[in-house]
Amino acid sequence: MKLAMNKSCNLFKRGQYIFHESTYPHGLFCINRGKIKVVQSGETGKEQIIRFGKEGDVLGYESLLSGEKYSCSAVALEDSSVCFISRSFFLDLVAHNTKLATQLVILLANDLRKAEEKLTGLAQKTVRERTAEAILFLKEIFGYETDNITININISREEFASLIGAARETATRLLSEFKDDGIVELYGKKIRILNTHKLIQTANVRI
Amino acid sequence: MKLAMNKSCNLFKRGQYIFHESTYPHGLFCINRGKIKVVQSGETGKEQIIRFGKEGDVLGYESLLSGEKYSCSAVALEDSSVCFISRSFFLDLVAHNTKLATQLVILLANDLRKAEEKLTGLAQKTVRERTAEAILFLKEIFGYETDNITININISREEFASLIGAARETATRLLSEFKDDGIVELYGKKIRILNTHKLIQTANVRI
DNA sequence: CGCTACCTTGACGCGAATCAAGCGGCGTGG
DNA sequence: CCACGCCGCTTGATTCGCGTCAAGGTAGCG
Repeated sequence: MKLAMNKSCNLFKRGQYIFHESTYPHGLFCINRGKIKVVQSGETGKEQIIRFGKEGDVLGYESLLSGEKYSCSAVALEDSSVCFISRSFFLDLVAHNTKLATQLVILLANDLRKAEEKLTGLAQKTVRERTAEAILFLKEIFGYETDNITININISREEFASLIGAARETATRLLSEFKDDGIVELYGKKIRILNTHKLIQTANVRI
Repeated sequence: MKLAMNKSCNLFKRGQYIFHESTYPHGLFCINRGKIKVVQSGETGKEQIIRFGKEGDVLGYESLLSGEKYSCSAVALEDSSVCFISRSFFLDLVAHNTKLATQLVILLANDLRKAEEKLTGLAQKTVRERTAEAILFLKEIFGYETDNITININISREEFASLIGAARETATRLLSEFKDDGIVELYGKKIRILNTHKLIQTANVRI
């Protein structure tokens, strides 16, 4: 396959940047192994988590396709192996492969829908609701470890806070409230879900 | 042109729905004349404004392309004329027209970027900052009337509040604060910008 | 072993939501 | 043509969620 000749794999350690906001894309990235976060920094420099990526996910296609600078940065959440596919090769591929183009469109349309839903949630839900929602979201994305209750992701309080759009202290507080209520267990950077039902309830219901 | 045979125009009065959230799309809509808002309702039924549309804008392509239900509704902000293009015709067109497909991708990628930026702003900015930002945004989208200061849109306080993600009362208060500060003038549902510079300042700076 | 980075917990204050009351414009009907 | 009622807006009072500040605590790492 031609792809093999046009890709190159790189290792990124936790915290390393795969690409940087407001630089121009030269190609796109495919996560071979590992987990990453896509973040955007606000005017004050505080970072907001936009999306996560895991094995098999592709990064940076939106900016590559629109020809703009990256609006986000991608950072490795754990040591990861990421392939790079050059811009020209990819665009060539898209131009000659209608099916691929269609899939890209679907990908983008879904991303957009998710972003819009997140927007509505952020505007209308309380931090408590968003916290519950975020835990369920993490489970959805990363799944469980072999014990079937521990979410398969290491996430710092800082990161969790930036996911739900809240201050770090608030994230800490709410997570330990959830712990006190027997909804979750906390093991350092791991979260174990004890009561999914209650979590769903907390995420949706208002008052 | 074939298009003429496959489109039909309809008139919508202010407040009328062009399409409804969680129904399936049968085609897409092109705004001939008028203005619309794209809204999403949260769990509690409170509506969140996702986007605006004006003459020449196309609506509903994201759901049509991804094949999902509409995640939003579109509502006429003023009496509008909207064309309908059938699903099959459009998909056919896209399949045989690479340039169109490319443009769609760019459109989607840009929408996505905007949504992500809005997300970060919503999470990190105060309501005051978002209010200023929203006024500038409205100016950007709808432009001025012939007097060169009045933004060319009728928007209720309720709608403005749902644009900035705040309560109606808060929107009222902030707008009249801005009026007291000589930044804007308010004429019913119209906003006149008196001091763009101060508006930009209020939108960005924190502390 | 101590340093640093990150987390936890409490106290406090502010910003914004909610509640409540009154206003004003507008359409309707008498 | 005016009175009435409705709807959306304004403004004030009150409440409360959450951010910020501050003071330790803990764990990982050189």
